[in-house]
Amino acid sequence: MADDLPKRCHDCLVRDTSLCASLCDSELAELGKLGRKVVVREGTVVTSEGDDNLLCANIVSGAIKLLKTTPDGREQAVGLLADGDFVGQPFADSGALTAIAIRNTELCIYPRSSFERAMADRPKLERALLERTMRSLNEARERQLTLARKSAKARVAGFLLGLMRDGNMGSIEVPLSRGDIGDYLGLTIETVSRQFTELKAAGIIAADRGGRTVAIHDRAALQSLAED
Amino acid sequence: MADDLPKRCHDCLVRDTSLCASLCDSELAELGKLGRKVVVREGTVVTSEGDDNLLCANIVSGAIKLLKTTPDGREQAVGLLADGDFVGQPFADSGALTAIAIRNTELCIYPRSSFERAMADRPKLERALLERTMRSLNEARERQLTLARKSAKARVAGFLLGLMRDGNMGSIEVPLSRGDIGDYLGLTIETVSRQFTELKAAGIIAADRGGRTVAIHDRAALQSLAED
DNA sequence: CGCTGCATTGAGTCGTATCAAAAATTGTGG
DNA sequence: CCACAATTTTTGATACGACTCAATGCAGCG
Repeated sequence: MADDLPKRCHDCLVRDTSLCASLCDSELAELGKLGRKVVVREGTVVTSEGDDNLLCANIVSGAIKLLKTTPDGREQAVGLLADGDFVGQPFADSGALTAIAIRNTELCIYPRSSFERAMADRPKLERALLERTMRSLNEARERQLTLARKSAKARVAGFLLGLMRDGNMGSIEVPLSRGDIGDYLGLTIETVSRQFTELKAAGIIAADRGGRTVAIHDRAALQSLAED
Repeated sequence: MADDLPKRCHDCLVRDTSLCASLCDSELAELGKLGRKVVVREGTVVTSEGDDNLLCANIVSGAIKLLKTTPDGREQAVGLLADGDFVGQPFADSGALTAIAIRNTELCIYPRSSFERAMADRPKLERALLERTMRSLNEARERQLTLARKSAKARVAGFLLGLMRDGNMGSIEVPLSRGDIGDYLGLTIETVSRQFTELKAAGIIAADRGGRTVAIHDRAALQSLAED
């Protein structure tokens, strides 16, 4: 381990899952000097659609939703980010989104200009960002299919299955309000709620605490519902 | 100009708009050796969802639609590509899509492995791909908003405006069938047709030749419709 | 001329949005 | 710990937009 590796990097929870995983300790030491840790409270608007697309940060812990807004004010979440994900678009000149923390979130923020320089010097870093960007693109395309073609029930079922991939166990914490889920799935609060109710009635899930804790009873049924 | 620059590169229509624009002549000479031109007929399936994600190519002329398919067979176009665009995802291991030529199309195809090697050697090429990928991501997110929240009329209006950006003039050729437009906008053929009819009735556009040639009479009206 | 494929038009249905109200949950101050 | 306010979720009634199914119109072509 490099002597000058900042402590916050060495102990970092996402040392091996974030973009930083592409760097060895000595490279990380240099990048580490550029970044600073920032903690934002749930609900904080981290950056906004009108802004200059300057944000570059790793999410150390927490979660962030990316939003687009129609001229008349309706919102659509176009992505959800969690631990280890990168926020921002170095080298892009447009396409800024609104980013809002949906939990208390710890960010490791870099000034865009110095982050761009760091990438130019370190091909592995740039490669890692390219691969991440492609994954995001594939997710965004998958979501086009969902938003354009799938029924409300299929969207909710797919959403729950997506949560199980990480949170896991038969029981999962839903980290979003009904409203946030609606934004993400392109549905209204009421429709999301009704789908939860119907899934409960069918014995496929059980829920309590205002529907924030969900137990999956019949995963196979969810799978098949998610396809319609 | 480098002596060994292949003629097909020097004369290439997209020398300055494709990924190749990031390369100088001597670099292009090397990359050029790896590629080969292929002409495919309209309707050709260039690559398919099940395949191995090996395709890497520049579109020299023509147009390609990228499709995803639901388990029960419905299609959703997740992107349209035109002259100068790049098809494929070097360094990505999943996320393959179906790509179908919607006109006779000329491709400059590279083997994925050698294209990856070329990118590793040439930072400018990799940077150019990163920037393109980010643009695609931004488009995909914009489309999420459209598909999730906008009315049929707004989608069709927005689609026509998008065509004007490139094809231009008051009059534009619609390069897609009603069915293809429906796939792209997440609508049925009938709904697309009805929207065209209503736009004609309102005097905002005029169309003939089975609706394949469209004249925009009131661009401002289209703009405002595209926002609902 | 009669195919064949695509676009248009029409009638009816279904799913989700909308509007409105009740119920459950969370948070706050006494 | 309880009472009360604020927020979120659930439930209900209704409306509307897009889909579905079906028929007709129109062009290109053998």
